[in-house]
Amino acid sequence: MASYDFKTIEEKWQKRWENDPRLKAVDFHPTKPKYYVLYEFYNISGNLHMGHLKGTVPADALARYKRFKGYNVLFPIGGDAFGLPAENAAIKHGIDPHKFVEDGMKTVLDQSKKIGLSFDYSRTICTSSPEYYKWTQWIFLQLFKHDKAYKKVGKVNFCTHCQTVLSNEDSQGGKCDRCGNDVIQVNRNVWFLKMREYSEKLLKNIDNITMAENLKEAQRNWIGRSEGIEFDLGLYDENGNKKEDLSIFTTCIETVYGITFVVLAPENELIEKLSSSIQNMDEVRAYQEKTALRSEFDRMSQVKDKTGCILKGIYAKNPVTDELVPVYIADFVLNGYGTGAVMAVPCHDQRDYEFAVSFNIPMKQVIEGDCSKGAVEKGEYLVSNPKMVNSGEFSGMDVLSAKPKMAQMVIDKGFGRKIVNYKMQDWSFNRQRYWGEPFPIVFCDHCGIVPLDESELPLLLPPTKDYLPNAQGDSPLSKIDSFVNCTCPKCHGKARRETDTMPNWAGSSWYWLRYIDPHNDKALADYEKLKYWGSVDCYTGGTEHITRHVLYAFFWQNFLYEIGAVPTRDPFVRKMGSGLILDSEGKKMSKSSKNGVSPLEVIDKYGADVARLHVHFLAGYEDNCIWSFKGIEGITNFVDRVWKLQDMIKGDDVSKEHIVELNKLIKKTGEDYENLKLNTAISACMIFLKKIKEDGFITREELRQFLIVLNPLAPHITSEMYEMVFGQDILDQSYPEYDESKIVEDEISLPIQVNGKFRTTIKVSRDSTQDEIVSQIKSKNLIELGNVKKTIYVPNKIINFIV
RNA sequence: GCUGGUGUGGCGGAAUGGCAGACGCACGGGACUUAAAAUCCCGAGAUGGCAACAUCGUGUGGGUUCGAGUCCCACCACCAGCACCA
Repeated sequence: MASYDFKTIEEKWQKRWENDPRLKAVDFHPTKPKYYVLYEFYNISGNLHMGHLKGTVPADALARYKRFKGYNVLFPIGGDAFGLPAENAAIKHGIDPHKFVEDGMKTVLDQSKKIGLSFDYSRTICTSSPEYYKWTQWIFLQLFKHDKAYKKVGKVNFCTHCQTVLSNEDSQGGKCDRCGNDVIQVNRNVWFLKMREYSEKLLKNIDNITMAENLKEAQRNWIGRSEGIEFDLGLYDENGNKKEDLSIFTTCIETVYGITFVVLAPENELIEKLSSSIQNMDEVRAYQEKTALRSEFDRMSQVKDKTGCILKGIYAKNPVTDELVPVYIADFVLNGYGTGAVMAVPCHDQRDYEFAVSFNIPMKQVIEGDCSKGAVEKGEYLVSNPKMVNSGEFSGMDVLSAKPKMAQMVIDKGFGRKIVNYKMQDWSFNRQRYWGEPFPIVFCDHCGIVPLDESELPLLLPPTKDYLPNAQGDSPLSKIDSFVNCTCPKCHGKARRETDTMPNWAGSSWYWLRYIDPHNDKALADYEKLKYWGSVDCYTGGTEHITRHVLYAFFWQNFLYEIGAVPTRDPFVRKMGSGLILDSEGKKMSKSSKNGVSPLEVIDKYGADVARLHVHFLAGYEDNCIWSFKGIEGITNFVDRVWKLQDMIKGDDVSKEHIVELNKLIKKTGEDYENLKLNTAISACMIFLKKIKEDGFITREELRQFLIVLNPLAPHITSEMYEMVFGQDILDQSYPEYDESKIVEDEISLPIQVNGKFRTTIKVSRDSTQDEIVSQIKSKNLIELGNVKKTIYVPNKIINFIV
């Protein structure tokens, strides 16, 4: 037997798989059930790194397993190509981004093939190709037509380095997701998508999907649902004249009697309206200017001393007590959340307490507890449930029963209502960058904002050599007159195009739908095909996009469902977040930190099968692991032993020596592939191999089944051996069935406990009765039992004597 | 601070409430070899003992149970998300 020449053999199979129809998905397959496996498509930036193996290989193993199980599997791949990497290459090295993407796509697809990934390469898509972005633009047009997209001047995140507006999702932690610099807040004319309107639907998507709890919690956190009461209080001037209405959102209506002041966000528009009644407008303006300079992140994250400014001459009337209390502005109140104003109850909110101390404002306790050193907050009183005080008719009640009654009271009196608030904001959707989808929108002096007709799509991104925004921060497209100047689709007068482009998250917000029908030029995908393939059954990929891409995906799929473009609301049935591969210092492997180990290096040295096995033997799919070559010998050894099995064949059918182990193996690996638990699947294969080695032989049928079981993990070597030994292609085989009754052994080793402590084991035949076992123990004189008070016998599990 | 998750040998990691440490790495011993590498076999949680065996042992402290790594309560540590959200 020649030794295993992985280079030649792996290449041979990779060539064969490239165009193998058996690896391609079949629309409307007459007999096979469908299964859709998705891996988060590649961000086109250069070479793949080991981290990619963490997500792609389990998906590939699942796809191969499901094909064996008789499913019609859709397992596609593509490139997320708009955005930073191509644009930076253009700016820094003058590389045409189209060319960069073309080369980048080729690279990642070639490398995928070298890993042995069985994608259906005939369905490959790329978000920056006009055939694709035509439909991204089409979706935007639908959003616009259905009043889900609007343009508004507002405070938005802006990165001075990248010269572009960013969404909240793109500036998590106050850092630009593109370059890592601090984000500032600027006023801009910005496109927003009404994502907030979809909050409840997104929460429903989260309930429906199968996903790790911590990831679901991160998403719920991001949406930030909060139930409470909104109620009206009036703003009055010094002479008791009502000037304006003001609403306040609170989750703690039980503290309403304890309001001693009210705080508005510095940007609250009521301040201008009240300016004639505010006696210290100079101070107020100075404070507004001061806070405007601080970034929102700075304002929110650094809990320093409370700053603020009183609105002299303005009072708010508490509608429950009719008391007049002073009004302040302070930067801890955010204009974008609730009504941009809060009621302050210093005794029962630590933040209000600190503000009251700084500004010497009186406090009023309305719930029992010690407020001398700080607030008694809801986290405390809702648990200990003390009595209400100083709260009119509610005094003396316990908090938990008073709370709903007080809510009902403000509703009944007509000035309050139940409200749900969300932290999640609308999605700011434009970027002042070149490399993105142009908006299919024109601005006409007569007609205003006018959408292009669908027949005009795609609106092509015009070629240029100048990839930088202008001095005012306008998109590079604004410098291209032939693009900007156009005629209005409505009145045919002169008009100007929108020159911003869409964020790179646009193309990724619907790409799984396009795989279903990648070449359709009549629709984003054929409705019947969408119905056939349905939701993605298993979606693998990193966890870093969980509060961004995945939420956007929920949002767009809901919208497309509502306009009848797709048949389901839930894009994904199951989302598996893969762990990271870290370098030896525990840092994430990535292109930007230049610590990536190339899978090609590993494949070159050890082969693709070994690389696949090693990465997944290091840790579970969802766990992070530190990359190391340490231990890879264990895997090469395993692969070599598999290869040598061909010299150990003796007999044809499954032998009685191996029937139990083989059935166990089939059962275990099947479950593990379903759950992407590749590490224990590998271990199960090793255990079986150990048994074979011990006995010194394997029968033909055993080898046949073993090769199929191992194939999803190590497709090359198993395909080769299958062909050599059986003269057939393993792709035509089906996964072996296991027989539960074969797994149970006739003779078992039963643990014996005395007083719950393990003593020894006894060999007994299966399903022995308690009496049989006790008499066997006695006859063999295994242990001294003494005075047995009670015996617990769990058949085939354990026997426990209490003495 | 809030929320979620995780704590198991020298290391990576296994264990539907029933023999903890599967599988692998590293380690020790042996076989083969002039020798080494490779390969093969054996050993191995800790402590005591020549050994049979005994005691302890899954972050800490309690509890439920005949029996707890697993379930419950409290605490500690680490990781992640959110963070002055009214």
